[in-house]
Amino acid sequence: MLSQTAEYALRAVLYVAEHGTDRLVQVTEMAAALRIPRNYLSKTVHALVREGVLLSTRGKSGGFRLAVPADRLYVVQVVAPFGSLGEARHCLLGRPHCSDRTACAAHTKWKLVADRVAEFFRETTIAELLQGAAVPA
Amino acid sequence: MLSQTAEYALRAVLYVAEHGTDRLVQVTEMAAALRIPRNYLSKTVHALVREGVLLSTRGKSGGFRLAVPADRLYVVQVVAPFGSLGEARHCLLGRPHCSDRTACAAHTKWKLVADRVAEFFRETTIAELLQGAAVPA
DNA sequence: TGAAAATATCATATTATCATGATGAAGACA
DNA sequence: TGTCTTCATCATGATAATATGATATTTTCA
Repeated sequence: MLSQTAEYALRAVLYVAEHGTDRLVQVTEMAAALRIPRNYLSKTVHALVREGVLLSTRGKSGGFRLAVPADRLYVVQVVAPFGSLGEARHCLLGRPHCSDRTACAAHTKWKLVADRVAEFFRETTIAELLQGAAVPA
Repeated sequence: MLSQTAEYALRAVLYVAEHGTDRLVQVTEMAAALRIPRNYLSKTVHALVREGVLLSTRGKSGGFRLAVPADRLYVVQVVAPFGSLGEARHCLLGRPHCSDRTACAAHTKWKLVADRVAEFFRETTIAELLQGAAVPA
């Protein structure tokens, strides 16, 4: 459903949201805790900085924190930069244009499902996910 | 959502279901009509033969037809061989084991959505999709 | 001012997916 | 029997996603 990179991004943001309330979180720490390749994660979280999801501080005692309060940060903001979700590729059969008027074979039935998925990404916050975290990843 | 190959498979099966009621459908014809690379589609539909979704006949005047009536052929049967859907990768955060008991952060909210998706693939037939086909792809 | 710690970035390797081209094998029919 | 048509398969290439390793840059602090 999510690309590997998008999944990393989401897990990293959840980690920062959980552990970065009163300090900065370092890439090395995250990479170890989440079992994600360090430099790859570094690139990924940096992309989130550019997207305005995280803030980074360089130098000694640097690290990352959320740029937006967790209860106003939506999953789509974290995940969208790393693959088309919530947005494009709405059509199951891959047609460039597929709407109610120009519908593909699957359109009517698929739309109901796709809308649910899009809704999840659009309306679920990082804070909400954290609440469901019995055993954080 | 679907891999390119899985999407090809679904479009091909829809094509066979629509045009193959009283004749055999050839790969060359499908490839041209659906704008899919010929040899690649050939491999893909052959995989569907192995899966028991299509039947193939070789030699002159050969081709493909459905192995199962369209109203008993479910989307998951067509799509599953080409990527994990309906089945695995249920967990949004990619955990190998993620159930109600060992839940990841996203589990509770995501489950509601993922179940809908799985349900679509599991319970929608090729025949149902054909009915919705205003302008067949 | 210099060393250490941390992010930022570049170059490259690895892997999986998608695609192409050539050839083999089976069946129909003159 | 021979040839043509069609599916089946093999070998290879192209591209994108994922990952690694080395280096540059920024900041802190002794």
